[in-house]
Amino acid sequence: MNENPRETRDRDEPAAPRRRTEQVRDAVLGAAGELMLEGGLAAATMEAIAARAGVSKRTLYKYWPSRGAVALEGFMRNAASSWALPDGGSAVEALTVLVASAARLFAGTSAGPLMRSLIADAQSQDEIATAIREQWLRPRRAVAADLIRRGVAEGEFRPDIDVEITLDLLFAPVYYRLLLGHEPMTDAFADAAVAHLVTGLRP
Amino acid sequence: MNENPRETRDRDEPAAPRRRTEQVRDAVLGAAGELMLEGGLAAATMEAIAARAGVSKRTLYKYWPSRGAVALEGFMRNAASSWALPDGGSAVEALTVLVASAARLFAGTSAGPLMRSLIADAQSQDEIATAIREQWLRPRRAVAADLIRRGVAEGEFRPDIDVEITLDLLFAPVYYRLLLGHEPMTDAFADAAVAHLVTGLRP
Amino acid sequence: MNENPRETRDRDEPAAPRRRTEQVRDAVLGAAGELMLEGGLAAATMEAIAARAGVSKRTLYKYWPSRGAVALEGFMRNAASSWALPDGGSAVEALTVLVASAARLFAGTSAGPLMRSLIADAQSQDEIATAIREQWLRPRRAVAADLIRRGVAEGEFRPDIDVEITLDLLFAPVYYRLLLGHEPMTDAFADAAVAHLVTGLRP
Amino acid sequence: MNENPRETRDRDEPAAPRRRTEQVRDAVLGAAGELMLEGGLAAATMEAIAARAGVSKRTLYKYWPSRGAVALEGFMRNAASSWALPDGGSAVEALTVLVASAARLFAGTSAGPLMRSLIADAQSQDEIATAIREQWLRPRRAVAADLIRRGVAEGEFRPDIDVEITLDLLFAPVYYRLLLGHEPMTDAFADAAVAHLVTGLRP
DNA sequence: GTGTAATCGAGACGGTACGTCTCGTCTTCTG
DNA sequence: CAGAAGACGAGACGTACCGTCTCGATTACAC
Repeated sequence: MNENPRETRDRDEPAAPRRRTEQVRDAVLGAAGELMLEGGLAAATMEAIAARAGVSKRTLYKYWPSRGAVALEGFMRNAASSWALPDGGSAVEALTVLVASAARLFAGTSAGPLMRSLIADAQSQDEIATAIREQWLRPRRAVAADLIRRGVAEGEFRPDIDVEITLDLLFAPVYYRLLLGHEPMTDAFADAAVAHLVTGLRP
Repeated sequence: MNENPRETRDRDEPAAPRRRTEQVRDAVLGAAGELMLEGGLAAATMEAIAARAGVSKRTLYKYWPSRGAVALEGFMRNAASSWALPDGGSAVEALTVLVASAARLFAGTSAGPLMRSLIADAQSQDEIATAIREQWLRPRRAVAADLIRRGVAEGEFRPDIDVEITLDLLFAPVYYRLLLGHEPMTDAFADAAVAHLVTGLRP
Repeated sequence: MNENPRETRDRDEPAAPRRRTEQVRDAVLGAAGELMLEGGLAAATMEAIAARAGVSKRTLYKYWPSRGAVALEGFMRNAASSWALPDGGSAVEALTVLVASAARLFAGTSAGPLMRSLIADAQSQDEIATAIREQWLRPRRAVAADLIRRGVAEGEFRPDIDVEITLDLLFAPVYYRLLLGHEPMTDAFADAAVAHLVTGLRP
Repeated sequence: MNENPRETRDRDEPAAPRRRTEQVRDAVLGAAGELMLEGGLAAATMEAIAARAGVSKRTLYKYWPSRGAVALEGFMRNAASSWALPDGGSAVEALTVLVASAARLFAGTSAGPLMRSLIADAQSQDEIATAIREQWLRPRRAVAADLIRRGVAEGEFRPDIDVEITLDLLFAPVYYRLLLGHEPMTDAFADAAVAHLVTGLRP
């Protein structure tokens, strides 16, 4: 009973609601990113986003409960492509790539401002904080934790290291520079940070 | 010159200008801290601070240009007592104390929320960002940098380490946990983090 | 079964539009009346009418351009039955019946609220104002004017009266009480008002 | 002149708060009147009034809970001067002046639109309806009722007339024409209406 | 019956205005 | 005259309803 010309998706398409919805989401997320780049994070008010995206505020609030939620989805969309971790190579190499790709992501056009906005809002809105932890931090930390454990198992790392603390040591510098801005965010910085950490400070 | 620059009026000033200034500052900073502890950072509006402190908004804006400035001074006052770094001992010990005292400060009653508010506001207000860097980060990083350089000179650390990056690696984990909140902020965490960093991950 | 006078299209009409039309109109007008009785005039939004009537807003706007238009038709439907003016009797009697029937109509369940909504909307929408005047006021005033002129011709009324002003004097009290609500709308009021007017105030 | 320039009211002025308050009220009421004259009643939104008056919406809502409240006060201010009823003369003359002055008021620049807006809003907001009745209708009806009773006592009117109904008959035509707009509002109309009513229709 | 063409429900959408909130400036009055 | 009180302009917030629109499901008639 699929002779119906209006509906052709046969086997793998989920449901394809995407009427105008997807266009709206794109316009909103694009507008939010632009505004943050242009006028700082403070310029990305819900009102300005709606105006820039040519979208009504009502529609905005239908999909996202707050500015932070817009930033979260915008960031996620930007970040989606940054999941290239090399399957081959040593644990150290893989971790270096992981941290460097985060640094590169934040240094890129919109993801940096979006994440800064996100973490700023997370300080006063618990839902945002939880969302960042659950949707962004946890999966990446899980991947890195596996790499660390693999490194331990293969003798690449010392067996007595604390995985959680090592994760913090790995990723923290990137967020530290992102949020405090005392030094620029570069790939070289990420590489050197991981190298220092792996080697330690002792002679 | 006057040994006490704050108070010069000797005989004829009608009603003591310096009068309540200090009380006002105390009341405001206390109120700001309380509000942040009670209702989250979002509760500490300038209006609420003024009301709680029994101070007019006019007076508030006379001394502090923004909410971030109040938080900055409040934080500085809380942090003033946390400058106990032991002159004796090895560089590693001193750095451990330094990082652990930062962790303890943030875990204490108001300094944590104040710093979180501060960094959140710094994302959209450059003056706040600059103030944090100049008044808070720089002096502490300078002290730590001296310790690191001393450790290198005395052979405690490898001679080829990058001081700036090492500073980031040292302090970043504390801010990372403060702002992301994925794990609690404890002294043990600070100690372990420095220990891991110093020793490195390799066997 | 095509004796139905509402549907005569013989050869070229495309596809029988009349289908549910009449049911829709009934449902909408009924819903509008109910909503006005229940939640005051403010409750009868186009959205609420559509929801209550189980009709889409699209359909609503197909038949009526505005809330006022719905109210107008609803009122007209309610008012259709109130055109019983006695052919026999004196002019005074006939006018009394005419005014009293208006009062009774407005005192009935939905016609009062509908007319109040209508006149309220007429203050800011000219089409509504015009529609009330043309479709409601004018025919009734024409009938009453005939009665007045007949009364003059037959010596029942003074020959020097101004017909337009007399019409205003006759009908105004009913609308005045309907809209200002300072006193209840009763048949006795209508009767007494006409009686006072006819007799005058002088002894 | 006065040793205290800030305070001159000596014995009978109530309290004179009038800081900037009075300027704000004037600006708002003026803007509301203008907007109603220019763009019809629908143009006088709270937002437009605030913008036109150079007043923030916050201030607007501090003094008036709704658009109707603004209209009420604007109307009252316009109407304040229209209370010239001649103490001398017959009851008929006084009533004629009273009704004619109402007609003249409504025909003047802003009072007409303001009252139309007011009565329109009264249809869906009870507070407005009550306010009109208490603050506008009742006092004027009371004055007119006294005149009617005086006329009865002095033999100018028939002793068996119903005062309430007579009040309705007197004032209703003015509101009827104001709200339905089927004929213009003129002094001559008001005079003729009272004359017809007093004399009656019978020969 | 089956196809064709319309109507209809549902509701997404861009807008406008609502009424509330905080900010940062400014004015008034009191101690 | 410093400071508490708070009025004020500005403008973002989140919500409601408007009137337009697109989508599928339903339905009536033609074939």
